[in-house]
Amino acid sequence: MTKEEVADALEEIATLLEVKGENPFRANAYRNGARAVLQMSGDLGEIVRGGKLAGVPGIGETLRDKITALVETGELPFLTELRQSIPAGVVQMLRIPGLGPKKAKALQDAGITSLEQLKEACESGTVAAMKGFGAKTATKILEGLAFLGQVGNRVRIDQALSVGTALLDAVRAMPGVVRAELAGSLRRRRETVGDIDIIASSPKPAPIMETFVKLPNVQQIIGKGETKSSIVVQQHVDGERVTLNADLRVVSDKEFPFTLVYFTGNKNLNIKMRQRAIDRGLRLNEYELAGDGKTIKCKDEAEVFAALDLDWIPPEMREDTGEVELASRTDHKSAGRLPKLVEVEDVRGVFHNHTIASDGKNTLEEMALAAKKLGLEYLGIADHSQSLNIANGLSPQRVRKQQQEIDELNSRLKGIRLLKGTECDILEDGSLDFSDDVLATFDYVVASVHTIFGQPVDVMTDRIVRAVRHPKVTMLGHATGRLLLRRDGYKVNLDKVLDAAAEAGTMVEINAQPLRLDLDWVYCKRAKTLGIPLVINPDAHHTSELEYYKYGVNVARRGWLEAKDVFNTRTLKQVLAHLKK
DNA sequence: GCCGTTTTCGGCCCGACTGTTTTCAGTCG
Repeated sequence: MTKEEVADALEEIATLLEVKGENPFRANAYRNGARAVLQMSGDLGEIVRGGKLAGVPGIGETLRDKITALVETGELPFLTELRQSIPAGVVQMLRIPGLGPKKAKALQDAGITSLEQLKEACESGTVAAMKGFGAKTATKILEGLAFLGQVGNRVRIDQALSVGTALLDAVRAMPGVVRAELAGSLRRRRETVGDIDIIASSPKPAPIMETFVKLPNVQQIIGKGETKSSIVVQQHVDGERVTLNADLRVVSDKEFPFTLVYFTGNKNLNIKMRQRAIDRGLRLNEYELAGDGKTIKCKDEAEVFAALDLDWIPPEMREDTGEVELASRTDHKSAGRLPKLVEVEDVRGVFHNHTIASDGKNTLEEMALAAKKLGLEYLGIADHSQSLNIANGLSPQRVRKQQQEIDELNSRLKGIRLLKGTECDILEDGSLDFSDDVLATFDYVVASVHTIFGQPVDVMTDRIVRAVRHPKVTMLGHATGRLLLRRDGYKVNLDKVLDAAAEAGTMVEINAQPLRLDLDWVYCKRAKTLGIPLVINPDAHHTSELEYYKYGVNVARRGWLEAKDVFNTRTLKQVLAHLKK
């Protein structure tokens, strides 16, 4: 079983325990365990066999045994029994806003065990008559059932950022608003987000609440209080309809830095921050840092962190995966140990892009000019290779022709240099789609899997490892082939792939297409520790997609990467020198 | 279920909002 599958199983146990009404801390322990597994570095099978699970924080004896069973046998009787005791319909109910484990259990106890039965029971008045429920709850459940599949689903970062930024601009333009920022997973730039969080400061919150719930794209008002309002907002982004929840909290300007800190970090980080406050005889909440009758004034986030003897942690890192320990000035008596994260401006060029020669929409020259306009020094062209007919892959003859065109353009264009690459298919057995002498004509080779996704994990892993070890391969393209919210990637043991890449000196791409964002940030951290250079590639099929590399920078930052860890922050001269080797 | 220089038992972050309630439980973040 892969890390992801083990983590899913532990998550499911947590959910089922909650619905059963078990001790919530017990359920939470499984949830923490799931997180811990996802963030382990190295091959899970090896960790288990080497007895290394024991030292992992959050994993005690029980979880160690359960994880071991999952890894070794692929199943867990404990989970199977839990599943049998709770109908799938009851678990599905948790996706309805406002319906949590307690109410789901009450419904199950009342014999309501499917979404269909729930709808009937709401309409017939059965639910409204139940203890702890009422007419409004029944109505909300019906609304929730109708919205299921729309609201509550996660949304890609590019779409959520578009909607969120529009809302943020609207809030900032409201009279009386002093400061306003995005918070939550959107500010942390997670690959997908569940809702939009906005924090604003103002001496008079009430009129802002009023205006917020009446903004043009508001489809539904979920709640409106004195300082917090919640809406469902719908907006078209690039022709696609995007629906998601948005929360606005308004506090005084004095409170703003504390609120922003609180609503940006993930849950575990907040717990850790509060614990730090407690250790210093203080109390931290979303409004203040206080204790002993005094309050500590902070004008921005950095001062809040400083008051807890911490360096300011960039939002993308606030996932509680060791950043607090690095930021601590007390534990290590030295500041400035956090990585200096790579920035969009550091990127000087990109390597994986397509033209009309294969399945792109623009010509070489159009792509080159667009790249120049973005301020890039070099643009690598990597059209598909010969066997990928569906994407009009290039034959060796067409490759030669394209390379001549590139030479011609390079002699003519100023301020941008085109590089000759290929996105060469990794064939079924791990061999490459071009012969070595054709491969030798390129400046670099991106190797990617595009076919036969259904191979067993060991076969796929061996296939990719073989390609990664090929001396002509410069970098591995989209590592798992995932499409966010649409399709899981193919099954592959990425830890083994990364080990092979480190050994062979092959780079690994961070595919910056917002639909892919693959390599996942968790594996970026591991790649960095293995010393593997990462490459942020937009995989652009259109001039407008070149700028996607900014989403790749987000992933890199979440993966703690600095400019020196990212190959395409190097100058053209450095890149050419490296590729010649 | 995890964890420990106050602890091997008894805690585990905490506040806003809603709806169902006469003072609070559940949900959410």
